[in-house]
Amino acid sequence: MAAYPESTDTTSEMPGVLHAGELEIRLDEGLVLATGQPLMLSVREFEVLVALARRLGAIITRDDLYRTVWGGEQRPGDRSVDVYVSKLRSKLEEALPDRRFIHTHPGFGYRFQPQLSRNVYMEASGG
Amino acid sequence: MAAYPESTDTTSEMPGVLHAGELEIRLDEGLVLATGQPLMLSVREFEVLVALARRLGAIITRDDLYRTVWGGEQRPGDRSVDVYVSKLRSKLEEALPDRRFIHTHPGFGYRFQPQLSRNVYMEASGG
DNA sequence: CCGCGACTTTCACGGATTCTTCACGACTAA
DNA sequence: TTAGTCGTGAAGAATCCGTGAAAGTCGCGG
Repeated sequence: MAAYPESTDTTSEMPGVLHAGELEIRLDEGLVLATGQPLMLSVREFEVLVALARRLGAIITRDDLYRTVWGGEQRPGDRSVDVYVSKLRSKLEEALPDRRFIHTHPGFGYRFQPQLSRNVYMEASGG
Repeated sequence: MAAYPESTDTTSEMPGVLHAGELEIRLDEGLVLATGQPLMLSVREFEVLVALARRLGAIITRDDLYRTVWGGEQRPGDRSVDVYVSKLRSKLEEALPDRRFIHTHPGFGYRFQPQLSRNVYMEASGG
């Protein structure tokens, strides 16, 4: 059985809206609200965000992300995913400076999960 | 009743997830959770952890570990396994200070098994 | 047709992270 | 002591990743 609802199983319910922290993602409208404020995202940016947010807490490889958003196989050396993750981060951070949403796992991929930015905490040097 | 399922069934089938104490190892994603909190492991660190956790309770030689993770035969004097076990221990202890997972059997190899740390009871006072 | 603007894709550079190996000291056994 | 094992900090090389900017695509109004 699938561990995550990656396919569109809409038998029980179709959540037209995803929530993650202060983010509200309205799938049908292509609209993202950050604490009520609408974000200006391009189509690709929105699709990347949705692909990430649909699998909250999981690591998603670049290949997987590419297949989901662009379709087809990623050519070696293609950096499209990285570029759009960067754009997305930029806009998310502008809207919610003390949250981090997209985490990089070097060698594996990206993980979407709302977290307080680390500068909120005072961690000692030993930690 | 046991507090945690200490044993991991590695014989019946290929599970997507291994459990060991408070650790959850998601094989497909390359993600490890410690009490739900994601660990940031490098690719090698993750592979070493998986190789150990798949054989919970057993002593695994360095040669065996090297073959499983690096492939091929270990050259004499190679310390890669030790180095990565050390890194892994460091990150596991940071996440779960009260647990010890990787035990050294001098002359034989390493054994992976979640155990309560003993230094919880003897921290400052020598005993 | 032409230029413009928004968006997408590709390129390139530099910084960050990881991997491998070495070196030194602690520890153990004979 | 002497030899072997093990833990781990550190250095250099290799790889991965962030991102500004150039180049390409598309639709629209004049």
